[in-house]
Amino acid sequence: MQPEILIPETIFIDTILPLRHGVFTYHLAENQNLPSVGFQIVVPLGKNLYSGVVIAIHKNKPQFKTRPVIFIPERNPIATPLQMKFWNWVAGYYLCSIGEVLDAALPSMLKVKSEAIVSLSDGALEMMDDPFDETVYNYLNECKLATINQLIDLTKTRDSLPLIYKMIERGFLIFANDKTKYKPLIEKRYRLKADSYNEALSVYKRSPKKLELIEYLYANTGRSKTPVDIRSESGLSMSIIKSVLLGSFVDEEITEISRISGVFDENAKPIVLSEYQQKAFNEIEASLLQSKPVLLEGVTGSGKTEIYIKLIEKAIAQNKQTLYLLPEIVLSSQIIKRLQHYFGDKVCIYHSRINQSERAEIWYNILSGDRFKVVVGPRSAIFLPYHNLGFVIVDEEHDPGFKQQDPAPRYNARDAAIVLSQLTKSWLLLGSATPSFESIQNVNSNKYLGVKLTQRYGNSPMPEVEIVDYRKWYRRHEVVGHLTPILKEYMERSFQKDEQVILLQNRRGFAPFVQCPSCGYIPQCKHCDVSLTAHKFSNKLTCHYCGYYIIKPVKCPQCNNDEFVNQGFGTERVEEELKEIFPDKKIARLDSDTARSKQNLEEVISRFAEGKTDILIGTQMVSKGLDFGGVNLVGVLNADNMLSFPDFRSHERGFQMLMQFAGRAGRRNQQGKVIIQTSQLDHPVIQAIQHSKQHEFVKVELAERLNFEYPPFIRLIQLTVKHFDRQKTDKAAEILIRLLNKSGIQKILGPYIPPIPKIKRQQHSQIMIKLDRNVKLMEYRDKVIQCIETVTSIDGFKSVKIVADVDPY
DNA sequence: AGCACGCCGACT
DNA sequence: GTCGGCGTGCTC
Repeated sequence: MQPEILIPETIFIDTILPLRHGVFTYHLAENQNLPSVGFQIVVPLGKNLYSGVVIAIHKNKPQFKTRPVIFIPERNPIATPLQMKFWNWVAGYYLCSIGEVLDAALPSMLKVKSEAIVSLSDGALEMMDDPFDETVYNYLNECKLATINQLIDLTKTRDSLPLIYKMIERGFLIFANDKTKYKPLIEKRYRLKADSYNEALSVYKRSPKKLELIEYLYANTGRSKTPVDIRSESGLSMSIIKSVLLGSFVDEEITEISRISGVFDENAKPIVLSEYQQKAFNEIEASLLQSKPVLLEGVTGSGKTEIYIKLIEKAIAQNKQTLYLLPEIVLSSQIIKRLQHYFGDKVCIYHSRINQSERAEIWYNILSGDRFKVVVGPRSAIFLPYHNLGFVIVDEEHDPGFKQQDPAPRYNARDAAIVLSQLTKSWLLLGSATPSFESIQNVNSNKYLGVKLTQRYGNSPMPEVEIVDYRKWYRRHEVVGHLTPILKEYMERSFQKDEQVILLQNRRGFAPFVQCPSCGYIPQCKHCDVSLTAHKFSNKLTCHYCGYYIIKPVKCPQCNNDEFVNQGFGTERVEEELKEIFPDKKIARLDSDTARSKQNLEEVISRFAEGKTDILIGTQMVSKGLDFGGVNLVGVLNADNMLSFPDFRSHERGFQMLMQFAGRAGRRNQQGKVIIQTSQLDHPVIQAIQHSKQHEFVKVELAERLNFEYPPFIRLIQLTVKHFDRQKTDKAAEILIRLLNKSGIQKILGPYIPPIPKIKRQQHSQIMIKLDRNVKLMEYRDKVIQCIETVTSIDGFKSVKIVADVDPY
């Protein structure tokens, strides 16, 4: 059976599969239509079927034996040739496979192998020869269509998938022409049939509830209603409603509706830019028209959003799509609402928490439809199938949330978006109140135009920052529940004016660690080199790295002493202390524990926005995007842990965090107040903020980066070596360094043991490669990959994992 | 990702 | 002596 020899010109299809290996080659059977690049096709791999995306079509027979493409769905293409280019770039730059990029890009609904739908072939009855066949036959004879997954569920045999695959090969089953699982959402509306009012009344005369419903429908003659409308407007129960709607007195209307609803506000006031906004707008537009990217530096409240909206209007006028990237979508609801008000259902929000059907709908709409002009989303939105992209906005471009840390691709969406804008010749606009040093450097070197919005809305003054010496008050024993008297007094004053307060403590949980006062024992994670964080409400000690937890022990396991002392403090503890200090105030907490569910998060935010909460305490989440009118005072309980990140970006990060948080204070023409409690009064970040010398600060920091050869002046590749055995890890790292040196890579730091040497039972060692900005990354990329492969192919080192992270953040 | 092949510990 | 643990390598 070697069909590829018999057919003179076999066509081969290179297909991306969502796997580490990436691209696999198949051949096209004679009777199959030729797919194009970007088509989704179903192919066999081992004993499984996968759906992959066609990346190349050619006639070069590979050395290995190819298997045939199984099925080409009708709804195609699924991706654009441009995306293939872009994904290739992401895989190449971030040292991962294109399969991993595909995995990050496609909504899972569009990549499941089981989505393919099969039915019986005409000759199936004659081919049936075992009980398995019979089960499938009987089922499909009844239902006609089934997904492969349904058949697997039905048969429940260990090897059902290969058996089903064989059935397809044998021609017992055929692929039904594509109906993917994704279906448009249907809405059913009802109205009373003309002239049936009196008849209905007499039929239901013994049923007062049903009569009530008929009256309601009669009162709404001419208006069709959904069952949910009816329930909420009439107050009747769903069972009554259902029984009447199923009866013969109503007409049913079925309409296809979108799962994505925009809230277009017809009364939205047209945007009128202030004089300084207009000036900025003109500069930006002029620059973009010359294809020069722009960095818009605007303090919180300076009106960046209006300028974005005006520019988006320009893009729409040219019939172009806009990509609006945000670091964290759930915390940006205000911006999204405003965009929806102006652009209505032309806006599409690509959430991390929206369901798969919506994702599929959005995907296809962006690919082929012209419905969405503005796509708002977090980092994954860069992978959507734009066909007419003309404008890319990266808002809060400094935010570390744009960098994906864990599964590959370890990409920075800001940087990838820059490349995307180049590939599509789109306008590029980066915005931030505290731009990254990378972007500042791009302005300094004239690659970008820098535009500044220095004034706040309606000329409201910048908030006043007060640095409070935490240690001084602590020594005087005047700190109450981590509030210095100064912060406490300002809070009381705010409450007197009926204002709300936001507090920041960048640690979640109750206490970062607990300790036995008698022997000094600190409970540690079993799998990681970190102490366990106490969580009060669950009475657990939890590891924030691997999720391991223990119930808080009653007695010290070392010395049997029967108490543990909480050391340090997190948001939970602050919340509890605040309840004691301000017993009559409503306090809410916002951190990744309380934000776990979307409802909860939205509730916390909306309650605070409505003024139902007096104090909001949270981690850095509270400094992102939230825009509350009633806040004039914000306080940082302990800035110290924001000043000591263990890397070269620590000052930049601390500065950005504190500045972003300070921006939450004082809107609506009032001067806000920012209190920062710290014990590091002389810290350069604190100094810069206290004396509002941010430009000085940036200058000094950039000079240091240049001097010590760090980004943005050079490029970093971080290699992390992981193994269960410390000695193996260290040895592997050592070998790796030697190999890297030998292959001509000059500047290598390490190997060093990171601050947390062991995570999830893996011992870590790190190596940092410094590359000059002007070198071709692709040359070095191959060298680095080769060195990694060499190390992991040595006997005894095969279980060593080496992770490469380009431009670590 | 899934699966097979293969080499070391606890067991009918 | 076998069963099964998961470490390793392969699938076009």
